[in-house]
Amino acid sequence: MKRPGSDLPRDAARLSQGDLAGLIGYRLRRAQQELFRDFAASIPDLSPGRAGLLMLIEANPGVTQSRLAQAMALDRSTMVGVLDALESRGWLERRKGSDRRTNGLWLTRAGRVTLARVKRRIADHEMRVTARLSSAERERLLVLLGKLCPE
Amino acid sequence: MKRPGSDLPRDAARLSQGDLAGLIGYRLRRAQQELFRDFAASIPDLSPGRAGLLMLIEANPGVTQSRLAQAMALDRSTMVGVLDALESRGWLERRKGSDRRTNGLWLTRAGRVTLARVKRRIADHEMRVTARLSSAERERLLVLLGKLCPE
DNA sequence: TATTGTTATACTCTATAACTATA
DNA sequence: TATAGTTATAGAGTATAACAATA
Repeated sequence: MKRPGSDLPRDAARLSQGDLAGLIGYRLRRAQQELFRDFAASIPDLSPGRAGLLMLIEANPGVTQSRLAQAMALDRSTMVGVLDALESRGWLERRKGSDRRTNGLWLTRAGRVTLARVKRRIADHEMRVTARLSSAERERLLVLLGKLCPE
Repeated sequence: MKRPGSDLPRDAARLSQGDLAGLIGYRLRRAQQELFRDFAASIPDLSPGRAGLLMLIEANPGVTQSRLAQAMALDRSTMVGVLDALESRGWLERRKGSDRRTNGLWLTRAGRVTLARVKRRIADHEMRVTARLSSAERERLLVLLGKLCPE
């Protein structure tokens, strides 16, 4: 994705932020917007959410769709299409569980290979977007964000 | 918006987070997801982005659409529909500028009244979602997020 | 009865490309 | 030529409601 507004003149005076600057919600949204753009530009294979899903399946082989949905705070109907896409790319497979209502999820060999590569790129991406933070600040930010959204 | 997965059993063991827990990008996305849900539930009139737009116009009366788009890191074509919606609700008006290519944006009386109410609700929302943070931590988080996404 | 996965459907937010009026 | 606003179109990500199979 191109950076929006990159075709606009850059000389205009800065807008006043008004009451916006002091809002955590605003800063959070803008920061996430920035990170998302950098992620998309450097890891075109996969969105942040999809990559997270693969990591979660890797860490919890055999997890069911509903449990995964719950862990990612998504509806289980949303999960179906997402998993369809990852499965059709050959990165994961569904296997019927002993409770025959459920599907267990496993990464395929190709999925593990792809994920390993993606993880290296994510590490680069993280370093790039947090370049203005010291490593102590980075740690601190992680803790504060964790407090904002427990679990 | 309902909290997704709220109809799922809550007793299952917690999933391992794997490598996810250490990623700023992941924490940021999840935190923003949480905040967005609380915002939507407590301020149904307006999305966070729309509310931010009104605040920016309030702080910069007469701003043009393109400058506003640039300040919010949105494409100017995206701005058109958003402003159409806010204008049709009677909260802002476009006035032709002296450069007749441009529209200047102003809040209407109704827009100012609505925004004042919305701002009070946003203040409540911010307090609620940052309830687990001390005021020093809240300040610190604001600074760190600002470093992540300068301007 | 309750849960899992699924389908059909719709909504929000956003972008790209091409157009027009103006500068 | 370049910029501002606009339109048509498309894509990603998400939700709700209803359904069949299974527990």
